[in-house]
Amino acid sequence: MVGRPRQFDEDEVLDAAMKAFWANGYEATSLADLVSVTGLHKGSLYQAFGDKHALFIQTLKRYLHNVRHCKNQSLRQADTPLGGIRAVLHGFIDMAEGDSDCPQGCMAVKMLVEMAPHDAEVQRIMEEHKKGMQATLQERLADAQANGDLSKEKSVETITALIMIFMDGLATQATGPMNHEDAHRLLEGQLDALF
Amino acid sequence: MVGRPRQFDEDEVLDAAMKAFWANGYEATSLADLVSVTGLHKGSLYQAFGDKHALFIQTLKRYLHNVRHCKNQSLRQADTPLGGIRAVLHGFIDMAEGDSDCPQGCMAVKMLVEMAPHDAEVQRIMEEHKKGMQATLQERLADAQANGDLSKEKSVETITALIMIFMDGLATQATGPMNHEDAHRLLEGQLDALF
DNA sequence: CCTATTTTTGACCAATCAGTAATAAAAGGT
DNA sequence: ACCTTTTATTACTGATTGGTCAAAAATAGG
Repeated sequence: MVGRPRQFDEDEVLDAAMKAFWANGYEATSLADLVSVTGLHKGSLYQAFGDKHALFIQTLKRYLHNVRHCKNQSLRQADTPLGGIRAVLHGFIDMAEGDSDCPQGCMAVKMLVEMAPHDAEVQRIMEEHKKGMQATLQERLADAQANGDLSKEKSVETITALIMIFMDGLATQATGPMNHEDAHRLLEGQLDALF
Repeated sequence: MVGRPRQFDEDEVLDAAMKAFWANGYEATSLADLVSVTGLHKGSLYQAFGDKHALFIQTLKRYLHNVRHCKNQSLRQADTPLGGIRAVLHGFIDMAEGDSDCPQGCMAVKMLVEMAPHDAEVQRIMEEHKKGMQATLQERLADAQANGDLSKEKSVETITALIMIFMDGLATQATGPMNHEDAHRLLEGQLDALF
């Protein structure tokens, strides 16, 4: 590679920008904010990532990739297919906490609400992500049916659709303060009824 | 009343501003947009409604009031308490349509996601609205128990919490395109299981 | 050591942002 | 008719917006 080397780590910068968009939304995050949280100068940001919207798209894809990776890990580490799905759902409740390096709530839901309605690219990305999650859920439910954990009478498509709605509901409520203990208990009861 | 009379209808102006915030979000709606959709001049807007944030709060309260009124009507017009709840839930699916004078999705959910996390007043208003809806649901469920339509074994609090999550999930998905027929059928099945 | 290539930096830009002040117009009360 | 009060309108702010450009700095290859 020829030329002056980068003085920053691309992933760290994307992480910082991601958290800013995640915490404050797209419109409410100014270039000045991005410059502040990344430590880069304006020109460097544009040279390396393109304009504000292009940078945002990269952070959104990064977030979705992280989520997919994290949720797949939950599914794999579980003892049973249904146990994996339970773990994934419970994870959505924990998003309400808001770590030091993890803003409160789900960035995907925030951007689905703020941007997807009037941004075709975001809409496409979110739709693709949704399709992927649905497919993964259906695979696991089919595994559970083969396994004997889930009755073959039940409709995999219906259960998947219900889980997706439940996930969106949990993620939406996780934007605000919530009683974790109650939520976990509630979820467990609902899953018992569902499977 | 002394002085020059207003040349505009306060409710019409609030409606126009509400739809703008509803469709585009708070940050993405500029004063120029508000001037455009209301037909008023900047100065008149400030004199009559205060600054952008104050105007927004008024439109949000107006929206919530409309929703409450509309949903209460659904509850009253239904033959049974549970029928009323069913009607209310089905109404959330219809929000995905996006009328000519009714932007797509639920303004309350949009603002809960965009503003509540960093706006104490919005947070308070949304919390109050949530409490009101919970109380109404619990009343109706208690009616259904007295009525014999709902087993007294069931926990009214649990069902209410589940319905609230389901409502948020439906409203979130209603920000984008969705298959109404499937959604209505899905909801009906879920409610059959719940009651 | 020199040149080509890339990144960094800071100055700069037009446009838009929310918000204000001053003036003009229109009514009611007397 | 006249004064007070309220609203309408215009012009104007300073600050911030996203975005650009050119020069400086730093490296690799020849």
